[in-house]
Amino acid sequence: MSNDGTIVVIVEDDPNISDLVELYLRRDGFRAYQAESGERALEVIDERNPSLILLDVGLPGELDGLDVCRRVRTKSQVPIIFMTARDDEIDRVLGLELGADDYVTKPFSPRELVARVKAILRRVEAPQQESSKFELSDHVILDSTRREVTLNGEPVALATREFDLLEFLAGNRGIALSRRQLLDGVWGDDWIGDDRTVDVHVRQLRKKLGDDIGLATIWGVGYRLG
Amino acid sequence: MSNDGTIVVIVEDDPNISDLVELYLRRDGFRAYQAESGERALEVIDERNPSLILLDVGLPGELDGLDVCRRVRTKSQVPIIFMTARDDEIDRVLGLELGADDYVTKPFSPRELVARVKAILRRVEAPQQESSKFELSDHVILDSTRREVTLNGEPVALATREFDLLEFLAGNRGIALSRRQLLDGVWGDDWIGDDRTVDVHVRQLRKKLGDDIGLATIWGVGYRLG
DNA sequence: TCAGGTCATCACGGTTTCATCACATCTGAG
DNA sequence: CTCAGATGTGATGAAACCGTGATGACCTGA
Repeated sequence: MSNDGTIVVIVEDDPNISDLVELYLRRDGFRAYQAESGERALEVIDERNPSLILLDVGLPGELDGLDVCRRVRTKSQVPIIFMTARDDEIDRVLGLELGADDYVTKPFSPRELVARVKAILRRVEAPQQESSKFELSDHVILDSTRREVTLNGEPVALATREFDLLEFLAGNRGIALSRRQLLDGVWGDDWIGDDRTVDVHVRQLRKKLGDDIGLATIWGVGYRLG
Repeated sequence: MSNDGTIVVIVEDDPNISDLVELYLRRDGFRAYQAESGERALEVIDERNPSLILLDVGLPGELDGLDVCRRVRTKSQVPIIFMTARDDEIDRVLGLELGADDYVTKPFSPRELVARVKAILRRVEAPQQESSKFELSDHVILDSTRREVTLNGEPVALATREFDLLEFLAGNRGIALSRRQLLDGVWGDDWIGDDRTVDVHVRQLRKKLGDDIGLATIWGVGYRLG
């Protein structure tokens, strides 16, 4: 399995622990980022849009781990693994019912933690992309809830159809879609019209966002993103 | 969440433990079945076709938990949660790499176990997209959904007919197909044309992908992949 | 009403595909 | 070994397909 580029955020106030965990994650090809407090965690998570979060329950300050979990859960279904020092069961089950996907109790071994991370990600890898943000390339980010596409951080003016088309493609990333499928998904099943219409909008997207978004033409079939 | 009818098999030789777990699972609406040995486990799993398996590592008899896991994995991707008494880490990681999805260490609380079961099932419920990948050789992989063939990781530019032909052959791997069968499957039953057309496309495939994909000529008949 | 933007459609031209042909090479039965 | 039939291979012209600029209908807000 290749973890290259998979982003993990570590929320932990003890730098000894977080540094160690980061080291092991990076050794396995993950991109890991630290946050030392609950407040900082929310910022980093928003910024990095990680595929998984490692979350210390006993954070100092206003927001503890459970608070962070709740806040994150309002916006996304990203997997969360709790790290806890207190061994009582209430915390564990509570954590799980809160939407945590696993937990480890301190002291834990970094190797075990990494194994857990992989196990969870293996499950999640299904196209469950619930997060509203899609990284289409290094430069292009699509935000469904904001209904905005940014190129190098700058918002790009996309027409309604253009955005809908890109969003649909992003939601089916890696899947070759026929013009008919795209029309059904974006224009609606009952749409009657020329298949070639898709082409024109694809062209606009490529023109506005550049060719590096990876919107490939599948000859004789349709298009595929990613 | 409704667990009604979700089937769980408990593989555990200690009836005290398995009865307790079964009780808690049934309280939560699961349908739970027990197996007291590795041999029996395989029978019950085959019979009940569970959505999840709870598996004791330290089973007595010929087949221990790890053996059962391996055997099950040859046939299905059903989630497995290991129950283990030995607390050493090796077992844990080993278990995870074997394809286990989680584990608990004895003694565990039934409530915790049920919470884990739910957490795993929540993950699995996601509409698991079929991988649709064919490994044609060590170097060549065909991905149907992406409609892409990679040679040593690099995508190969295949024309529509070439891809369709290869996909059809891959879907009938190990079967010698006549030119007529290939034309019916790829070009369509109603296609009228020269049988030799197949030859030219086979040639293109061999040219682009190398001879090691194992696309054999069956003299006087047609072709066979693998 | 008008200006500006959106959007489906059209037509043209370049590119890719692909069935077929002709010839070379191979296979295996006798 | 010979030879007839089967398969491999390069070339080719036509058809299919896609990218692109233009056009006019339509909508919206000033």
